[in-house]
Amino acid sequence: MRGRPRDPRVEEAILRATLDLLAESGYTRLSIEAVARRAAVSRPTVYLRWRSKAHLVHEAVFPDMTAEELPVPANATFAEDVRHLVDGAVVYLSRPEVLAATPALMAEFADDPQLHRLMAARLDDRIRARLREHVAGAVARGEVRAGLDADVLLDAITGSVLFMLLIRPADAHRFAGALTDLLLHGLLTP
Amino acid sequence: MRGRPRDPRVEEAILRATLDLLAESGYTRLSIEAVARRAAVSRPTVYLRWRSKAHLVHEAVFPDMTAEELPVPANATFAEDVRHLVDGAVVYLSRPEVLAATPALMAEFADDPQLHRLMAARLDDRIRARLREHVAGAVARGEVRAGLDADVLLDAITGSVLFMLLIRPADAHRFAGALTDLLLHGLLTP
Amino acid sequence: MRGRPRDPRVEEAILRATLDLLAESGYTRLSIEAVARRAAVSRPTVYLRWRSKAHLVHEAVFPDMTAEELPVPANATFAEDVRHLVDGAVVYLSRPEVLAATPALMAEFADDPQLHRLMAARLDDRIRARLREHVAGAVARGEVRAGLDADVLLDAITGSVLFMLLIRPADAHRFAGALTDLLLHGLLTP
Amino acid sequence: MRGRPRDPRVEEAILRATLDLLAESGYTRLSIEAVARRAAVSRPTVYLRWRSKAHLVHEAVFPDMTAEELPVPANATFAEDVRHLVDGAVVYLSRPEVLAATPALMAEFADDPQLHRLMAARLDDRIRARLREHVAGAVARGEVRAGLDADVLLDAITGSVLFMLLIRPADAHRFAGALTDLLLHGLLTP
DNA sequence: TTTTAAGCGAGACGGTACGTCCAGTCTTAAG
DNA sequence: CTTAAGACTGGACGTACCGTCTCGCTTAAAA
Repeated sequence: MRGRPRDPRVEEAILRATLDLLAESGYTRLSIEAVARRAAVSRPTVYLRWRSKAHLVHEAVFPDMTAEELPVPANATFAEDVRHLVDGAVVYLSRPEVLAATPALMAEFADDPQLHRLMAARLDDRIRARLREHVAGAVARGEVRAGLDADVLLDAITGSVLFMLLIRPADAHRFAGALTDLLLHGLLTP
Repeated sequence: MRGRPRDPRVEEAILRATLDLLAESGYTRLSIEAVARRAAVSRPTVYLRWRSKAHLVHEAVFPDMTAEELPVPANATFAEDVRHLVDGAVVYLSRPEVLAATPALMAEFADDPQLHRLMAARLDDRIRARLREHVAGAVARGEVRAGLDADVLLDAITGSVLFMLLIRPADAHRFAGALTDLLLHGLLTP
Repeated sequence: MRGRPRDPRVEEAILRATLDLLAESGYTRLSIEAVARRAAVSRPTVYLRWRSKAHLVHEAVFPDMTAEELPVPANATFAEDVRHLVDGAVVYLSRPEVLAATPALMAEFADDPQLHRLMAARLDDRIRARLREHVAGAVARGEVRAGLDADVLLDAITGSVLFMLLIRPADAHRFAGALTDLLLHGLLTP
Repeated sequence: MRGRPRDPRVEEAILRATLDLLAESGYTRLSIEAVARRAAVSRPTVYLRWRSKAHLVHEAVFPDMTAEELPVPANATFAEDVRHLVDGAVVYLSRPEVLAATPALMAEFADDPQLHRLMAARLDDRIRARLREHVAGAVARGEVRAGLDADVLLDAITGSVLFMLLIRPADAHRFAGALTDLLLHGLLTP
């Protein structure tokens, strides 16, 4: 490690400012200029760490956590697990910074394949991998229909909740239960 | 109607340019400046018709169609209908302009409640209303579990497909079938 | 002529601010940023008219005058004319804006051939052309040695005065007389 | 003398890089950053030796030579000496680094009085002092008009040549002779 | 020999300015 | 009397350098 080491307080202050501004003003109105100002840091210092607003926001909203992440609680039954997953998705995605950042970052994918890869990989490593194992266990125990694709389940949970929160947030409180039932039992009469 | 009449070709050219640029460069890189340039029109001419980039894109990507829209085909069984809905969502949301515009417009909701209302209403009037009737019929015929919320179903289909297309488009071809099965039968073993 | 016409007060204010800042802070410390601020104008508005700091300063310090320029006064004798030319050069080049701008613009020639051509041409059209005629007349009258090159004379006057003002301005008040004598009679004993 | 001694190759490399970049790109485009890069040296190392770009360039272009400098050749007649001085000025000031640096350094005088003093003193000690003696001798011998100011003569030579080289270098080859004649004999008919 | 002061490279950092792009609003002439 | 084009303010972009700083490592004279 050569050269003057980075001051960790700088990084903290920038990420903190990013989250605050995201929650206050949304993604579009967030500017690197404003983040730097709020963090009492110069603009070039921000660019020293993140190549763009999108990367900065990604880091702030989806930090590269290790194992202490929320993931896949182990309850008595897989049905309970699904219920917890859906509830967790609603809670997490409802946070103003997260709700503001997620669709915006996805909109940037077209312009920034690197961001796409980074975000997909982070989700994959953290969440999908565990859910796959979890589903495999439940299938082995006979709880879950063989052939269930864990990735499809995750997309169904995350995508449905996100879309609902964005397009008709008034229904958020009733949504989790209904979605859970749909995913567990399907819509056809038995 | 006094004064010089609007040239209808101007409107066409602007919307055409918007769709082209969306598909080519994505939402972020699309600017009203660039649209005006491509449409061989001045910037104020665009502002005369649409209040912002978001409204312009909304008009271009989700035009205010009447009844000739794709929605809710009536097949022999409701299961068939669901399958068609999912397939249709994949096809429609895969179009580059649509895929680029949708998350971006959703990201603008925070800054522009009017846009939010407009987009939600358009979806509601066109699609949700019909799906509600359709579900009611299927429930009455005993095909579908009583208590199924048509809005939840729609969010589940649209949200899941959109999320999948954005985050891991490589799986698009296998997704529709798996999602349809999950929605029809649920994930638990019968 | 379509569109909104340029506001002439904008041009005035920018040139005025440029001259003021030149005199106050010199060329290096002058920034387009500061000029815009002082002129109460936005930076892009400055760039709308001049491509660089050098071109702006050139316009401000050496405006494209027509005939009302100082040039080549017609006195009783050519010797008197030379004396006036030297005095005029001292007075003009002593002005802080001019003294600050001239060497700086010349230093930019290496980077900006267009500026070089512009500045040379402006000097040529305004001053050199007239001095050539004037010298020709004096030669015809027998006042001046045949073969005197008017351009060399101009360079000798301007260059000597400028160099002196820059390198040892303390001598400015004694310089004009000494230089005039040297140019008129030469340094050799008769 | 404690501590690690300075590596003399570092100084050399920096000055070499400075001269090269001056000749290639001119003074404005020269940056300490670029010099350091070219000399394979870190930026702080440059600042360890010179306070600014101007001082660095001054050192590179006008090094503090002692007696082996070009000045004031002693020929048979003073007229010959003048001719040599003018020719020497043309040759020296034509070198690209010198021609690029000279006006730029003069432009910095306004911001940096120390640089002004340094440069004036170096010229004074090296050249003016000798020329004064030389002129005194020629006056004593009766070759040169009494009252000739050696400093004015030096300014006339240096300033005229420099101005000509900067503003209309195309005439460089014809200039020396014409200027010499003018300085020796004056412009009036005898 | 072991200090120990300086040289040096690398990089971080707060600044300032750059030149550009775009957003919106205005002013004017054309239709 | 609206449409349409250019001028204009203003904000932000991403980059280049500046000059200073903190490190860690190297070098060689002094202790």
